[in-house]
Amino acid sequence: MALGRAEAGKIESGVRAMAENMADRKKAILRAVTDDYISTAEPVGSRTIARKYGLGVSSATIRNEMADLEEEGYLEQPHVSAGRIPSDKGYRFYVDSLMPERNLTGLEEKKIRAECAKRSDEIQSLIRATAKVLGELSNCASIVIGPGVKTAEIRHIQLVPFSSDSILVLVVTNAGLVEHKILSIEHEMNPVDLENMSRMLNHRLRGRSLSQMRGKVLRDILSDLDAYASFLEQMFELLLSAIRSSDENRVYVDGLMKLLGQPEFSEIERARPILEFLESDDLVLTELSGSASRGLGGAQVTIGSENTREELRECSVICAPYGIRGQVVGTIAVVGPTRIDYSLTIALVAHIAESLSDLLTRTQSIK
Amino acid sequence: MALGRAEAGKIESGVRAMAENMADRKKAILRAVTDDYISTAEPVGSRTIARKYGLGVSSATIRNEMADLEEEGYLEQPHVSAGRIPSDKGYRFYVDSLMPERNLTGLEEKKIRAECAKRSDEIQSLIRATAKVLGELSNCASIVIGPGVKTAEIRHIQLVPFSSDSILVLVVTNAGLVEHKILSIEHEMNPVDLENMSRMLNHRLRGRSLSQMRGKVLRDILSDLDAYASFLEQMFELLLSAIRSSDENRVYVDGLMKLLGQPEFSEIERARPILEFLESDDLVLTELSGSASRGLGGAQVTIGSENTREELRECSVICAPYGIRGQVVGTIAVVGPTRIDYSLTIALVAHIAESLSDLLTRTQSIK
DNA sequence: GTTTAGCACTCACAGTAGTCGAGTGCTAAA
DNA sequence: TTTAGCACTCGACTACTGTGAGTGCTAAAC
Repeated sequence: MALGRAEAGKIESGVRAMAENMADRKKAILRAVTDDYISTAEPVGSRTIARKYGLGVSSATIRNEMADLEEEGYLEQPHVSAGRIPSDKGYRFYVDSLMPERNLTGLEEKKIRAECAKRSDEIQSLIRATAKVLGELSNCASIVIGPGVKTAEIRHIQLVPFSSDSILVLVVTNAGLVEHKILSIEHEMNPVDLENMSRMLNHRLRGRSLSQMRGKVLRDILSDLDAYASFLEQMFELLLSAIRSSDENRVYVDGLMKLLGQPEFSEIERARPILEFLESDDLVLTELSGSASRGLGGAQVTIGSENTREELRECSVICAPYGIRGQVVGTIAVVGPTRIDYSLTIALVAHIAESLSDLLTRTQSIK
Repeated sequence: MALGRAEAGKIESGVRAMAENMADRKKAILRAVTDDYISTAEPVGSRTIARKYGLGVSSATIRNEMADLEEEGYLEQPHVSAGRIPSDKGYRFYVDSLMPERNLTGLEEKKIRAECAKRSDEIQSLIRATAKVLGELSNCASIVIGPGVKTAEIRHIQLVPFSSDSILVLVVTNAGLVEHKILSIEHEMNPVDLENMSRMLNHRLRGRSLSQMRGKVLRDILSDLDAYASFLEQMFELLLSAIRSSDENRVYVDGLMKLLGQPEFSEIERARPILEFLESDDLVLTELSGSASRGLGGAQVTIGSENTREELRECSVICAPYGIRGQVVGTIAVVGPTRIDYSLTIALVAHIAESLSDLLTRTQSIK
């Protein structure tokens, strides 16, 4: 199971126990090993620890402690004459208890603001820009899942004349998402009729979600506008099918190159399954959709084997939902090697999710 | 310079001369070498040619011919004891004169139709689906540049009430592209006013391009609607700036994984510059924008060193513009190793460009 | 004048052996 | 409990060698 930093307070008692009865020196060593491995990507030996992280004990002592840590499952050895690297369990403990608090530098915050602010007027651009800046700052692959239209409330619906045998149906959701769809019609409709219908539909549908748009509500509308019944039926049909497929267009991935720059993925065969996963929008969508249920605030970390998907067993995923006025509408995530800089990335993801929420709430809210 | 197959008729006289005075057997050998290398990615030796492609002569003869071809610059040798591979010049000659005619199989055509047809109601989806199917069938990276909004004609413009201090401006272009932008306003505007303004704007702007939307036309509108002058000025300002930035969102890339699967890019360091290029939307856009000027019909091939961009010197690019009612609105392209299957890819690109044009013209045209 | 057989030569590639050094575990002394 | 010392392990690197695909050249055959 994935435990987020935000949930450190309600950490499982098992984990807490581990944290408490581990000697401070052991913790320091585990922290040192993890920090070092995160920054160098090389297995770290006892002498390195003794020299670089002045713990006041000799390498032999550290060696003994490391042997213990390995036995307890926090460290592992790629081969017998190499240094140690953290295991997934080791990373988990590091994330939950050892990791240094990290705040974004002014430069980083500035970059985020700059990139996002200038695009905040159009939601697609904003989402794209977010993915880009997240990839750049994390040095890993980044994912942003845009607001979906299915569960969102309808804020506005409008029928626009398009050509003699088609009209454009425009739906604006409360997340500021604008979806549109072109609809063929059998006989021309005059603009005034369309206008009237728009008004009517607005009246009936505002505040409802698109997926609620069936059953009684729909029948009511049909009976109200029965002159157009057959047209409306067709419209709803098409609209619903469009919505079903529009989910695939919600996923934005960036920073694939950054991922390939990580030494663990320098052989392409290691990287391939992950990239394949990231290229498949619907897999990404289903994998991350779980995180939305945790509610806003704080990033969630899934380390290596904690991932259910086979392809991600060598990766860590750090994700956080974002929302509008407290309601979750999407997720942002970073995918990197398990050696990812947790401290930085968590701060980054949490901050960007938050500022995205702010931005959306500020610019998209109905007054 | 890149010469397309469609232009085979008006091929440069220099090239034509080459084609004519090259002995048939030499051509056959060059063709065999190229075909073989395209399918195996291994340098091909004289014995292989003699055995696999029954030319009725011994390997020694072929060896002599190959030495000539190398001297003339059509073949090259990775090292002295390896077989030959085609040079860029060799590929060029192959593409212009030797390549077998290739038609898509029923299966391929079916796949294209299936993938495109089910998305044809919404232009963004259609573009995405096109990029995907192109990547899949070509086994290379694919690029689709969507219709831009800058030069397109306005078909419809509509102001939609959005919130108390903002409205939504909706612009539909003749390419079926729907752009929208949310605009803050100072004081609330009543729906009837908006409707009137929409009508007015439509009347004035329909048929013009957005980039024409300045100067006299604009002044005329302002004087007609001078009660809203300050609002309109602000609106045009924002609209134009939005348009400027929306070009970046036109580029869709897919099939990166396929590219990495090609043996020439199995070392990541070879692939990196190309992937970096493909990740940068604006570079891709400027690089491919030239091809739009060649008019519809037929794919254009740029081989290795013919590419101006350094990153693409190891690649071939096959691209074709697509359009609506004969007018170019975008480009599709495939990027692969110079060893790319020209015959297949050219057929593929040409066919998809054509069917995209058809689809757009059919579904998006004003009657 | 072509074409072909024969042969010496080249060179990438794979496999083997040897060396180096980082890092360990264990033992015994402090 | 900590530390110094030491033997040991094993991946990484280097050097060397054999193999084989493929060439170029020459001389004979057509």
